[in-house]
Amino acid sequence: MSEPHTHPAPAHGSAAQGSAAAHRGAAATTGAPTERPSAPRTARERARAELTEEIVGTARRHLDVDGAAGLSLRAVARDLGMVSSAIYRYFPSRDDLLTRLIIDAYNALGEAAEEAEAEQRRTDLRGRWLAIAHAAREWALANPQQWSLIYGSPVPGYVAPQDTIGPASRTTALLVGILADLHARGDVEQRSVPRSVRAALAPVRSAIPPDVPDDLLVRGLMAWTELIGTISLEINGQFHNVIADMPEYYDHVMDRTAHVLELG
Amino acid sequence: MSEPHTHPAPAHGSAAQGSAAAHRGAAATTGAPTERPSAPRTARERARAELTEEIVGTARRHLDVDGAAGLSLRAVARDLGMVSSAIYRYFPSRDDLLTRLIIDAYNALGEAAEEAEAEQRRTDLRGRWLAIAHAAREWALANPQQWSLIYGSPVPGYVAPQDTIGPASRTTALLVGILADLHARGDVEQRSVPRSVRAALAPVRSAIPPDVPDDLLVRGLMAWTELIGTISLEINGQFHNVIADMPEYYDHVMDRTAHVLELG
DNA sequence: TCCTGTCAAGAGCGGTGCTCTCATTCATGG
DNA sequence: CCATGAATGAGAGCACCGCTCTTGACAGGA
Repeated sequence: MSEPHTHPAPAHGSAAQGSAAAHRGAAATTGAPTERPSAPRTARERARAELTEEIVGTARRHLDVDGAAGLSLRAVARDLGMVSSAIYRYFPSRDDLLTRLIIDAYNALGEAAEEAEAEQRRTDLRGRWLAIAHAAREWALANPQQWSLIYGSPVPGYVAPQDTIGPASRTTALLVGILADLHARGDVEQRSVPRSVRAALAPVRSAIPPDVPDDLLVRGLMAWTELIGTISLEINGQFHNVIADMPEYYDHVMDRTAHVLELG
Repeated sequence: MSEPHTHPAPAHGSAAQGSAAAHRGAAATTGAPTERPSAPRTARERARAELTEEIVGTARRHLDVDGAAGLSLRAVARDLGMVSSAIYRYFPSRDDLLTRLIIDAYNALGEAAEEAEAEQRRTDLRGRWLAIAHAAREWALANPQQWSLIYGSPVPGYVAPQDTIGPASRTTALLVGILADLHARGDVEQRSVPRSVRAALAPVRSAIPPDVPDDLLVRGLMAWTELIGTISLEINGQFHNVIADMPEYYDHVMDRTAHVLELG
């Protein structure tokens, strides 16, 4: 028997299905209305949408506990009272489920950063940067496995599809906004950048306001790297026996980074 | 004959065993003399030491191809012409084999950095820093999976034993040396550091020369984070469609970092 | 020569992702 | 209103995985 965890009682597939359906229905009443552009019309389509969300939710719960490598379709199916092969009706493969989780993680981080940044005065560039930095670290500490999913070593054998690049750039777009405002303010000291480096920046150039100077762009990339690196090293435990009070250290580092960016 | 492989099994088994034994012997002749404190006396002990090294070598080859999560004891055993359970005579578990690979990776990176740094004039602090930075990136690009093993997201369920902290600090010790020399030179501008941050640095304080000032220590940590972060983001593919010429960008960033460290 | 400890092999357990078949359920078109 | 075809879940099965336990062959020391 390949599914040893299903009902030992005879001929109760329908009963198990019933209880699973009931649970599904209960979750549906509390579930948020899905903001799909076209609302599902038939009951079948509604059930499908709900079950899909439930699979994702259960998978995310497993991810948070066991990490990406420990995410098991069978375990998710077991939690939902169904059989592993049924999951494949909703996600063609484990990787597709993972893709969905990655997109959700990017969006959750992006949303947290956006909300924190929106609370700052537009003219307070330093405040906006520190708000993003704070929000990122707090989200990462609250969801370390999801952080590792998007900024940690990639899952072996998994290749990120194009769908992820949109949500992925949501957070960095905030930083680009700060850089643009900073440049618009006009009082930024500029160092020249070698032509070879300028050429190396060509891809990112095409994605940001063209008047942001090279030197500022490099400093922004370095600041972003420092942010990602500090959070990742903390989450990976590399600061054990190095830094006692990470919040203090992180605040200080991000403050210095703001200074390097000449955010005031 | 010292080979315990005279198995009266079907032809394919003994054939595979024979080739494996031959390969083992060849590896022994080219293998470096193990710097074990007590050389293996009996043939049995010698065979055990050689087979252990061969397991590690095969495992590292698999690691380089498939990543840590894809490292399979069964596949390693298959390559060596033995059965999976036999591996457990040499490593109590997969995690212990992984620990060995982690230690080796730290040592390999440390050695590469040490050699590169040793080639620089002692007074050329900037050159020493850039040499380390270069060696680290080159080693990482040549051994991306091993880099991810030590600086990427930790393998889930795996807890690093104490044996790893020694080799892990090998590379950072070089950086600490530069900071100490820089401070000894005396012409470093110092910003004050808040007392709370000073307290946060207590653990690392106890591991470095006591006269290195707090501000310099923070800058060193930030520089190290920038290095790890830049390399990791590159290896994880996060600079795709962002930076076209990574060597140019990396050189520039490390140069700016050297400037922040006031290495000249 | 016998004894003892080491070794590889093999079977087996519980787990994984994934595929295929089959029966059922359900929306819909005639 | 009912038949048809698509959607769906269950179940069996394949080839893997880490790990455990037992068994028989072997080497080295007494």
